[in-house]
Amino acid sequence: MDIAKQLSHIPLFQGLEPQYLQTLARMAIKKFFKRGETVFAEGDPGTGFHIITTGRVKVYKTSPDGKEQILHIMSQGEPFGEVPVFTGQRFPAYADALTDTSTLFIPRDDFINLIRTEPSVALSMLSVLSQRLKGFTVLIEDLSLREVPARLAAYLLYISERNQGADDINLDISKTQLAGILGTIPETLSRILARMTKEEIIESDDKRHIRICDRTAVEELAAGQRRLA
Amino acid sequence: MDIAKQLSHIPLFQGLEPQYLQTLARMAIKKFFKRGETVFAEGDPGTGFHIITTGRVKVYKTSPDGKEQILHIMSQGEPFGEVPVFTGQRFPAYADALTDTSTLFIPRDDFINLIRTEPSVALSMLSVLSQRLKGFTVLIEDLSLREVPARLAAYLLYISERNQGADDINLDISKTQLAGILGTIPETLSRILARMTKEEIIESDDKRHIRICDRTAVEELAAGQRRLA
DNA sequence: GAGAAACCTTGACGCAGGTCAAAAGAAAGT
DNA sequence: ACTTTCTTTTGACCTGCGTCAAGGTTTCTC
Repeated sequence: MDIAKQLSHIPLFQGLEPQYLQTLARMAIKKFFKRGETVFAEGDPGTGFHIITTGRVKVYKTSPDGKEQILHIMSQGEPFGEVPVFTGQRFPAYADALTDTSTLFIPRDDFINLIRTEPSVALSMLSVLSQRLKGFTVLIEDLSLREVPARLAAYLLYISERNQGADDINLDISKTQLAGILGTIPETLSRILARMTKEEIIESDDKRHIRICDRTAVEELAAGQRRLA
Repeated sequence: MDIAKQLSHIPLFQGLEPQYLQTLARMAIKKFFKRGETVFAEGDPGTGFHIITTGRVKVYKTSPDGKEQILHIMSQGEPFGEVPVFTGQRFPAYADALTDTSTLFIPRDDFINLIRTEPSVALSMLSVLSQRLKGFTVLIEDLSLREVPARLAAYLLYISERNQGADDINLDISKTQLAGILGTIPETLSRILARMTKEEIIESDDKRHIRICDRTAVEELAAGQRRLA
């Protein structure tokens, strides 16, 4: 398939002139990672960044004893691993393929040259990094200032909103991974889901399906105005 | 004082041609904030960003019940509040002046125009935001995966390194603020300092002075290889 | 399709660290 | 200088959530 065509659908390169898409397409290198494979490890030198064409990737940190905190789960069209491109340092986190994943790898030096000639790419990238900073401030707030039930409630509302406010939520990740996103462990998540079910705030019959029964209660939980019994 | 001259000392604008420094100087607006005054609040619209000329500013999040998590403490020469410039959204956090503070305020639209014509500014800003993302990954790791003694030990080593590895550390913030940076509360910080003193890892006679007595122990604490009794 | 591996749930238990209270010392404002 | 406000410390207490263990279920893998 035509790489330039693929690139034209990436939000990061929206509105880029066709000639520059061709330039990008020439510098891009197709890569493939099997489910579970490492894309990069913390401390690796960063010689460029990836854009996902198919599949999903988790970006995460680990503690010495194996607990992990997920920073992002990246899907089709999203770039990741850009930080070392601009700091000139090493990757600050790990990235593993969650499913079989294809990426386009954009080498650092080529990309920086593109930015020098095409400021719209720079502005797009500044927007991407700023969005990500904003996302991190929310995660930091969650970890530092809110309890797990509030984080879970906020996450449910976020997913619901992404689906036009539907009450039925289909997780596209395992509950173990959801625990990793929320900064907790599967046991704790399981217990909190059980408590929310008992209080008839949600239903969670199926494996990866959760239904919001009492949206007001979920909103109050997320806002910290309500606590589970 | 000449604004262009001030700007030329800011890392963000290193290497910028004098003509563009003049352009920046013309767009910059001098602002002043008294100690304790709010620079911006979470949710305010972001029409530009600040660069500190004198003083110090804390950027932080709060919980409904008043606990706060400090994201950054910014000093002379550092820019802050850039995120809404590139996302077009609102400020994701609060910023208060810790001391009487002067800033140069750079309006959003002017700055974006500058970036369009001067890619080196874009690259500098990308570098700043990437550094900040990296800093946030460390904070997230700390909050999620490490305990307070480890975070404190890492902070002490960080300050020591910034002072050419000196064992004597002079905090330029209060211990209450240090607790806010570490994601804990003053009582907990006080107790941990007392335990570290009892184990002769540090001395903390004076108010804002801490001396590292056993650097190896501090390093092991920071690495999670050692625990306080 | 059988065995292995990963996922999910529930129970008992422990502890890091937060809450509340109180008191002494330092700093800021008038 | 005097008052008010903020900072720091210490003690008693409590709780959210992580650890360990163990069982059942689903999902890969060959």
